[in-house]
Amino acid sequence: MASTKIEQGPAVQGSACCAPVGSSGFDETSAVELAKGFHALADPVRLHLLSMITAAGPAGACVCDLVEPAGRSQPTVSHHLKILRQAGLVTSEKRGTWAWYHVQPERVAALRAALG
Amino acid sequence: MASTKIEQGPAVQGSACCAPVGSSGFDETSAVELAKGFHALADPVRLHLLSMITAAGPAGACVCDLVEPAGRSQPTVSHHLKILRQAGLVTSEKRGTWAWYHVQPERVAALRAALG
DNA sequence: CCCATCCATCGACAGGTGTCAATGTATCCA
DNA sequence: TGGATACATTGACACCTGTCGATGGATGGG
Repeated sequence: MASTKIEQGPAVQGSACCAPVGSSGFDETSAVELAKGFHALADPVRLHLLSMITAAGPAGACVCDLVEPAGRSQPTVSHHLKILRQAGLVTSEKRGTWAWYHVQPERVAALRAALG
Repeated sequence: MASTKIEQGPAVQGSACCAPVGSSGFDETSAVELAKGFHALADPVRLHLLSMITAAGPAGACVCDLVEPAGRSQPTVSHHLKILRQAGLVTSEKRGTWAWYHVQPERVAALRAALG
């Protein structure tokens, strides 16, 4: 109700407020999806984890090598990895006793593209 | 303590776990800074607002034209704009009764670069 | 068969987040 | 001067989040 768009018509006179901003780029559902992705990146620990997993390349990174550099307890690291997994930014694979995490490059690229 | 890196040496035998992941790309303080930026993007309403402000170009967007498309109350929109402001993604300028918001492209580019 | 290791999940807790109604502040117009 | 408009701030509330210790399930070694 705030703007005078409908009642008075759009900005023609000098002191009017409104430029025809319109509905912008993307729809609501994709905004929610993007927000989930950015939310996964909205934590320094997760950024650090993702960086290490990315640096490990196609071979992937073992959780046992991520806990100590992350500077958090093992359950906390596991929690953050779960969030990265649910956001689709990484995938996990169990090999023997160990869990290996791989980055999902196209998902990261999708987020990067949303900022371009 | 988790990995067997020190006690047994790195992965030479087949069943060993550890690849030399190392300390990854960026330091702790920049990770915190990046996380703040991504946090500002981690909400559909804020993504929508940023998209509209970006679409408005150098002229900027008036708050009165953002409230109704955002689908939230005026105080809520003001709250989200404050978060975008504090993250440095937008700047605000008061012109008469109205407040105009402008996007800060280099800040957005910095976040995009962190995903490359 | 037992024990150690790796990892995920659970339970709990302090602090943060999104939302709105109500209020405050500044500006403009008549 | 008085009223209307545009935004920001406050207060309140339900919900989510990051963190850890404790526990559980699966795997592998001796």
